[in-house]
Amino acid sequence: MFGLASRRLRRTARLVYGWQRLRPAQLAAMKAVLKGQDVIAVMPTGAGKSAIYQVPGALLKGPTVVVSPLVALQRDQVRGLVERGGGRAAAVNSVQRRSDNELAWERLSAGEIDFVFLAPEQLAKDEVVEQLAALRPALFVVDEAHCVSSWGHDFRPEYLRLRHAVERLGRPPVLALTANAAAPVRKDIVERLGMRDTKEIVAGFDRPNIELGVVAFQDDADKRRFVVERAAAEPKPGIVYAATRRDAEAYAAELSELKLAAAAYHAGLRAGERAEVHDRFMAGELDVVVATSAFGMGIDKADVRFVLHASVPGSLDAYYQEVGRAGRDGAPARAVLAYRSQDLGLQRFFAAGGTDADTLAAVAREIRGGSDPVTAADLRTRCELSPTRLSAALNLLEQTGAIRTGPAGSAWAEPGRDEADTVEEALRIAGNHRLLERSRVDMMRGYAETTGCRRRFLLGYFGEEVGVPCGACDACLPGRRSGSGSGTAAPVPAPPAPIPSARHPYRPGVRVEHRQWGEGEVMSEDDGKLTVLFSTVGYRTLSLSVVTENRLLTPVTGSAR
DNA sequence: CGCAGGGTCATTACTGACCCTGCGGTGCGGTAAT
Repeated sequence: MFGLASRRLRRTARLVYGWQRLRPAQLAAMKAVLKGQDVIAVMPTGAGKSAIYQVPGALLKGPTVVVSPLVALQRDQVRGLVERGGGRAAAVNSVQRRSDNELAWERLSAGEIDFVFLAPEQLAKDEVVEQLAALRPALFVVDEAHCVSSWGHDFRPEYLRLRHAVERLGRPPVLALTANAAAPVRKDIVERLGMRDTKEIVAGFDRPNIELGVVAFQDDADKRRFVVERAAAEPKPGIVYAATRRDAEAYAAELSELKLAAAAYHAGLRAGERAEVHDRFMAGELDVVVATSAFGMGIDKADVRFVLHASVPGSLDAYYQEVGRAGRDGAPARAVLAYRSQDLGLQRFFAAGGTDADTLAAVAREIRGGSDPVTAADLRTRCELSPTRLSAALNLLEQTGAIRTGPAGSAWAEPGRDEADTVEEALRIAGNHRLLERSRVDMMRGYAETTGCRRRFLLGYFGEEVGVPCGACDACLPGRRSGSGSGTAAPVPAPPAPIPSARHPYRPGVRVEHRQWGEGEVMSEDDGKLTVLFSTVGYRTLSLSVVTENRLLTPVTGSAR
């Protein structure tokens, strides 16, 4: 038995794509896919994630459906397959010409296409799912699967409805791919996609050539000055991440005044401007792009020398994803976070989700009002909500099971359910989600404020242990922990006396129980502080000495990873 | 949650101090107006 599947996969990789070697993690994931297992694979960019579906997809009978979040990304993915895999790929979306979509369907029916790329919104349409179902897809891939968790809950709710599409397609094996997902995100992805007996493959997260550092500030003006000076001083090219469109514009203008080739990038720009900035950056014509989180997915530029955060992002998942765009060529690169604790406020606001009791009650009432389904447009005008806020509210109500949604965002109520109960249940779901999001912001704060090794903290968050000193962060390199250079660095509290790790049982991966918060898993130990991920309340950081003295955590036996 | 911008007030001549309000990120798809 051993080796037959591996030989077929290697042979296909060589003959179809010209790849001479497959990495062990790639091969393990491919074999599971070929066997029909559900798989979630978490690997850094550049480790060959796409190959995991491309190779088995060429062997399986029936097309592979690939859910891809951005139309621009779909275009690149199709082009890549056409160049290497012989043209057996196409996309279906609203941007390309209708005739191109029709041609894609024809070629799919004729068996000329192995891979079809779609956004989740396409799979919310009945006719699309029906056409796909008739083709009996052999594999269902969700690329950039962290989007399920980060966007599905409010911004792009169709991500949470993909599981229905999977069912209607005859439940082909599901493969979720991402470069970036800590434990709760992986769990969310598996649950939301309805994956079963899922094989989890997590390859190494560490990017040792990226030096990690944080510079803390009290004063906003000091921080801004530092960001500009640092962006100007670092080797080019680089990316500066700002929290708002306005800041992105302001920093780009300041850098341009210093005669740097700098440009802003955010979703408020016209499509043409965005494409131009993107292309100029890729072509090496720009020193610095100052961007919001809109810039990144699908950007695979090898020689980015620095990523500088002018403001903290909302989670370490997001932070590491953005940082990971530096140094893909393996040469030294730098990740610097300009940190002000006040900046966390904006991220807390985003984490809150903005769905309050009044909004939920208003939407629920409007849906109850008519016996026929209500359209999204009607709901929006009657409740005076933006499309994003309406879909967030609808998503929560739908999760209670008392409200259903259908094609084009129409909604109706299940009979016999109490409206007040429905709203209350939706609020409970929102509350749990908010708690988890808040705890992720807290973890970001933990990283920014730790006095220990940054790399150890960061990788511990993703469930990976690192030897200390790592040799490439501001805690492990002498003279790197610099403050702001103008005497305004935030005071750092003295760490408690460390307890030798041999003297306590709370190693990363150990499952523990807390009287109030229930079961959890130790994620990392840093600076005399334990970080535990509880399934009910999210991340919590506890003092190791307090934990040992008061016996706050009971190890659950026989549970080490 | 924190910040910016606009208004008001008190006090005393130009300027703070204060409060209130609004705003902040990510993209698909289809429709309406040129």
